[in-house]
Amino acid sequence: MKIPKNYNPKEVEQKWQNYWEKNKIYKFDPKSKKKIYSIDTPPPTVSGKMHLGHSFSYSQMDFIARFKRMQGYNLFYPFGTDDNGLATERLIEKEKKVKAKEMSRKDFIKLCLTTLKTLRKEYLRDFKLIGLSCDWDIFYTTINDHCRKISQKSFIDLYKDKRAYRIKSPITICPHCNTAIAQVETEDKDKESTLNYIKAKLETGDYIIYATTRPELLPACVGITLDKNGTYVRAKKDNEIWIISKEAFDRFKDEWKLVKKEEIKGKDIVNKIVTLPITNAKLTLLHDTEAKTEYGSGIVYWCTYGGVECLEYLERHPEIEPIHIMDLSGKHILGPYKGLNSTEARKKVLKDLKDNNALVLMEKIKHTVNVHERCGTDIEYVSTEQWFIKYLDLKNKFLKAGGKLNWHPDYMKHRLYNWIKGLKWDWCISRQRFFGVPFPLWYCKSCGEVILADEKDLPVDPLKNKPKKCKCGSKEFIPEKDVLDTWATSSMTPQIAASLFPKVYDKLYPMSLRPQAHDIITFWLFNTMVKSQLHNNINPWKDVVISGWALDPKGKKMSKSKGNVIEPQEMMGKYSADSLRFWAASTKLGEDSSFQEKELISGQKFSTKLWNASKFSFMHLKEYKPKKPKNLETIDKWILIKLNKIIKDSTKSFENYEYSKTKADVENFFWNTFCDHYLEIIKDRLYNADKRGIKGKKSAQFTLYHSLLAILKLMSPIIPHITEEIYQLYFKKHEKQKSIHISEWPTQFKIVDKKTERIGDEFIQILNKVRKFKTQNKLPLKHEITLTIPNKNKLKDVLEDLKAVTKAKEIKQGKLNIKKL
RNA sequence: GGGCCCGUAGUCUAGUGGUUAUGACGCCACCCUUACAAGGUGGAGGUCGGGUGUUCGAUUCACCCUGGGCCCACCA
Repeated sequence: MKIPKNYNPKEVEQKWQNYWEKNKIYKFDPKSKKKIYSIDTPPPTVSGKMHLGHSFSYSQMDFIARFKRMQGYNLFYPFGTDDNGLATERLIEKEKKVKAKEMSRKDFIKLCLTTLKTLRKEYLRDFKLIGLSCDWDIFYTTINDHCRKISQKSFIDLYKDKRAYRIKSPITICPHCNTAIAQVETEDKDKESTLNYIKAKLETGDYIIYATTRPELLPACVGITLDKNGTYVRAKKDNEIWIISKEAFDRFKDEWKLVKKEEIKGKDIVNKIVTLPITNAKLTLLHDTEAKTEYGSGIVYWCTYGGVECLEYLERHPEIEPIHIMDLSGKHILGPYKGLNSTEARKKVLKDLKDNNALVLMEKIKHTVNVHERCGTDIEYVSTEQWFIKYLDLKNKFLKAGGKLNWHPDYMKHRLYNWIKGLKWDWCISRQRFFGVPFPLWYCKSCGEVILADEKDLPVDPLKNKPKKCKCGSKEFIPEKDVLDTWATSSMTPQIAASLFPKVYDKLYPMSLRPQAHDIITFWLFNTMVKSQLHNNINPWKDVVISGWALDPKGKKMSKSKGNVIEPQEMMGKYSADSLRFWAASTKLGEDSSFQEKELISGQKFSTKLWNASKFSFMHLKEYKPKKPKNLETIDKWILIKLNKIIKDSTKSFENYEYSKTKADVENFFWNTFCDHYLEIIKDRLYNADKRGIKGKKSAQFTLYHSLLAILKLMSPIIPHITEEIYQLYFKKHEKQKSIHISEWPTQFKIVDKKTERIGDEFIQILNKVRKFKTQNKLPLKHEITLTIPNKNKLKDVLEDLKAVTKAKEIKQGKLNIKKL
């Protein structure tokens, strides 16, 4: 077989990707008796293009998959896409330049489904390009019938278990997207705002001053509080008496021209009636534990709902009735600002307050607000009917379950613990959106009962389908229009994938491994664990491996808005998929990596070196017969001993999911020990068999064959394309497997000679000294010398090799000495 | 404010309670050696973020400080 002079990754990578897919190299065999290793592959959200972070973490998971497959496992390695929910709606709106709100639900869903068909295909191609060894026939999308059915069944089971419940409750909503959103869908944004100091009249005739960033919620004010043990000041301002905390007085006395009349305690004015400006609503001034004298004016007002703190206030004072002022669109539904949203109402209320002489000061502040991560809109808290999964009572159970997972790296478990401990709300699973899995239920029009879909009819769409009748006899129903939160479905990927093979379901679930990146521990990992625990009382997987993030060259998160996005497609085009994977393998599991384009050169160079070393090897293996010679030369045994160590260490590293260690060890062994030393040593025996004897050549050939094959196999999980190409070019005709990726993982050679390693090591030391001597004397490495060595007798079996590789005319016994000729 | 992770040469990175701190890119010098100049050999480059402590000995362990990242909470 003629081997091309240069390696062409573009052609070769495509060729083998096609071959693997066509020959179903990575096919899961449900009938096989081999032990199953199952991977709960993350279904990426279809978002147009695979990004660099994907190629980073999916490569890392693929290293493990390929290793396990070669170890002899029957690999269950599916691939799915997550393509419903808000993210998908946004994508379709952008791609098709439409607005979901302005279309009929039916048309929008239809558009989503048809558009996704094309997008999904293009998106999947990206993942195939990096050489993922998934069984692409095991495929699901979280919006298909199979997933809808499982998701709806899950809901029905949880409802029957009294875990799913519907309640009118304050929930975070996005006024822009018109939907409820979960805790995890929000992010922080630093904004400039004003802390507004507002005057309200007390029944005594004095005025209290309260401070707020949400003045527009005045019509929804449900409490004004202070600290009963705090010190406040009655101060004269023109003809009025103002009451603020002592700290506030000290801060503002000059600016506001206040004259202190007396100091009082908060309790002196508790229970007095306050009249609010504009609305003239009357409230009782109360004590509250959260009112602190040092912030603002020391007097707090609470609304429905200014934020979490207002929710908590109402929890502390259950006797107070909330005033629901907003609907899902974020607009006021009552009061003087009816029809306006928060921004509009705020502008207007501030003007009105000013006109009423009630606005004392607008203090500029910077504060952090919660915004919807998908659109950047400030979130609001609104009370609406939503479906929840009850789980706050199970925090301890989840903590225990989390601890039972084998975390790699171990410390990542703290992120889950931290999250569980901080949970405050049950899981809100309803979304007022369109493209998602529908709730499988209706409400009876006459008695209001919840009517669940029949399990045998799943999946259902309550807007299209109808139940037979209600228990009360009524045949009129109101369908639930809401859809399930996308995580309610994607949290079932282990069950979704496993149930594609019902006969071996029990062997697939719980899965062996969940690989994912660290940013979604708190939702995807946590939610999946929750579902598995709620339904089956078990963990969904045994092991968890957590990948880091690919960051930009400066170590910052990549984002379109920052313009620092690096496209993996471009990098693969410029270098190769193997180079990109080689880079992904150079970072420890869990560690973030800032991407430096020059690092792809390392992978490229490694490929070139591997190619050239193979080219050399095959030149000398033309007439090779796979038969072990009776006696191996000492140096050949030496390299096999070194190889054994690498095989042992690599296997162990891989078993601990430390692929980066395997990669580094093999890389070093190959380049240094194998190429720079071993290949140079055996050249003479291979080229000059007439002088050195055929036995020496056969020994070298045998060793060369097996060590190169082992190196290829050890590296094949990391760089699958070039290793396959080299395997196919030569090794395949001697080996039984039609792909290196389903060949056996290398095992150690049986070599018992203990002295050999020391002899070889001493040999290398002498060789290094000779090379140094030649370089320092500016001689070419082939320059001939006379060599004197201290242990000539010990090295008697390798003297011919030593002579050849050092170009020594003669080797003498004595103190180490090198002389040029 | 809380949790977790990280800080090692110009850049990226390995690593360990103990001789001279690993490798790669880049840099310098030499070598066209029958696989490979996209190579080989040799070299320069580091107060292992700063401080304190534990120890015979700390880059490694503990504490504090500082810078960065991610997650969470958050001030009316």
